[in-house]
Amino acid sequence: MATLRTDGPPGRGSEGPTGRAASAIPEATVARLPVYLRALHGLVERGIATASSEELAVIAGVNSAKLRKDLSYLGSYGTRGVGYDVEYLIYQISRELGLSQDWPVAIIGIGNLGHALANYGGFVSRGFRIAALLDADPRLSGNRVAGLVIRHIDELDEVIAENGISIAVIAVPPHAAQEVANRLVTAGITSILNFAPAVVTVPEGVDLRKVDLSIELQILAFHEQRKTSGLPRAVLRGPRAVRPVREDPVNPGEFDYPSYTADDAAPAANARYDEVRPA
Amino acid sequence: MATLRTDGPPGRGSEGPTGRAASAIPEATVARLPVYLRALHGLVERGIATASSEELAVIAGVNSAKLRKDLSYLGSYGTRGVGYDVEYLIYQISRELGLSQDWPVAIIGIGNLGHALANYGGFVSRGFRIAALLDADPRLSGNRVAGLVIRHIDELDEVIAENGISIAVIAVPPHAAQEVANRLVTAGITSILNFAPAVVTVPEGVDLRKVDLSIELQILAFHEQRKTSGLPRAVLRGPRAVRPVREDPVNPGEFDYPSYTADDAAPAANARYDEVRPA
DNA sequence: GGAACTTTGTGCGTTCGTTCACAAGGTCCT
DNA sequence: AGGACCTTGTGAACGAACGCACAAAGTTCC
Repeated sequence: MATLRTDGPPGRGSEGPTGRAASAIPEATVARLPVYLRALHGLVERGIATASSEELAVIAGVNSAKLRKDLSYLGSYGTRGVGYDVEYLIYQISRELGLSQDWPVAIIGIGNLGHALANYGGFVSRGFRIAALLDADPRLSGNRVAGLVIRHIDELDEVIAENGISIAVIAVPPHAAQEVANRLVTAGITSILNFAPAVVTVPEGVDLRKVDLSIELQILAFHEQRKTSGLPRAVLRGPRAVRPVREDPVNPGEFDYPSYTADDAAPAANARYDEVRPA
Repeated sequence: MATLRTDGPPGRGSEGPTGRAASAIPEATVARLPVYLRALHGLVERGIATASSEELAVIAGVNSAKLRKDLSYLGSYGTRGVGYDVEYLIYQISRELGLSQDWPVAIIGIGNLGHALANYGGFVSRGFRIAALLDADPRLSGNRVAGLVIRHIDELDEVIAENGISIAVIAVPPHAAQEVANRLVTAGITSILNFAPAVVTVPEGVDLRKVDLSIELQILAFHEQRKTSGLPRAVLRGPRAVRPVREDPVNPGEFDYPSYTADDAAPAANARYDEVRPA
């Protein structure tokens, strides 16, 4: 197995064996195009036919120069002195993103989240269509959710092939995520959106993006902590674990803290550190 | 109103009125710390007490030098020649992320998604606790979900104050997201996780992160498109909208395309472009 | 105690991304 | 037709992030 990739395409990587230079649209730009698209759709709803980069930028919540540069990677679709034609720009961005075709998507794992995703009409916007639901629990097989029959995961290969699916969503418990990812790759899936709170790796050539609620929350908590307590941060409510920001590593003094175990970890023995690090 | 922020903290912004230089942990590092934390929890489960940066990096799916540099921002918690003590590192990262305290979280919008989130035990990992559920639909008020009573959105201020909540999750339909965000900010919320597929802006000082399924799918579609069709991309299945990558903007020739409207947009009149741009 | 070995922590060059600022190009009004 | 005005598209400066490569620091074994 070649180098593994984890995160969303990290700067396009080494672009794999197919040594395409690609048409050089930066990854950061690609990530913003859907946002512009949404802003543009909003303008359509309001019956606005033309918008300047400044107006669009405000709606999309970005810098106008950035927006112009982003759009310039697609071509020169604006009109100087006027701005961008909304419908035309929507078409161009959609085309660039590959939304001109209809992508069939499979959802693996029809638990709480998978169920919500399947029923969440809004998430499958123009360009996507839920084509299959799969689950490992045989009791679910045959049930209908969102108008689709749930199939057993063992039928994965047939389902993928039958529907020409290349994009799959993982919504299984964390411990099953890697296994499911492996099976998806074997079945020919080349793009995976992972909702399971687990680190999943895939072979090169397969794109993997993750949506992780607890990670997002933890990032928020980090900033929140800095806001509420000043620099010498202190614990507001919760266990006593007050320590200086960077205590002398040689002599940390006494402190105790709970053993932090994973979401689904077996309850680990509560550790106590009376030394910097256990000998 | 000051400058608006949209995305997750864009490089810490101008850091707001409280001109703290912060302890200079790069945003990119903060975003990875939760991943390391998860990797470490995995090691605890497997009873592994010590790990080198290389081992950790493989599990977390990152470069080992990057991991070491990330950890070095927190302090010198490794042992040369040995590696990192797993439990100790968990403690340090947790502390840095502010997970030593228990963050009460409110979920706004108990539809399909909100329901799933409330029941999704795994998402509220150590450090977080769902403290309140709110919805605008009065018929839901009083219902119990995940052991909590749903309250009406009009009670927001009291609920926030009662529970000392500073982090909220938006899981309402897109058209209501901005309104909800405004009310949250007014109620004193300073960190928001937005699940609604809508661009939301908040005043400076409030952190906003978004989790957007359709955006992630669209990014995947972009790469997928490049994989399947070579450089001169062609539409595989779907409407005929084949055009050269960058056609001469002066004379685009004839082409027609469907009018792409927003997920929840009113069906717009199908436009037809026989010119580069409608005069 | 000392030498061989392992792994951290980081200085530095490189790449990627953002923002400024302005010339080029186009519109609109007179 | 011509000039005032507006907005795009982009060169260039800046800044953040990445990853190599290595010295420093610790461990292990003899």
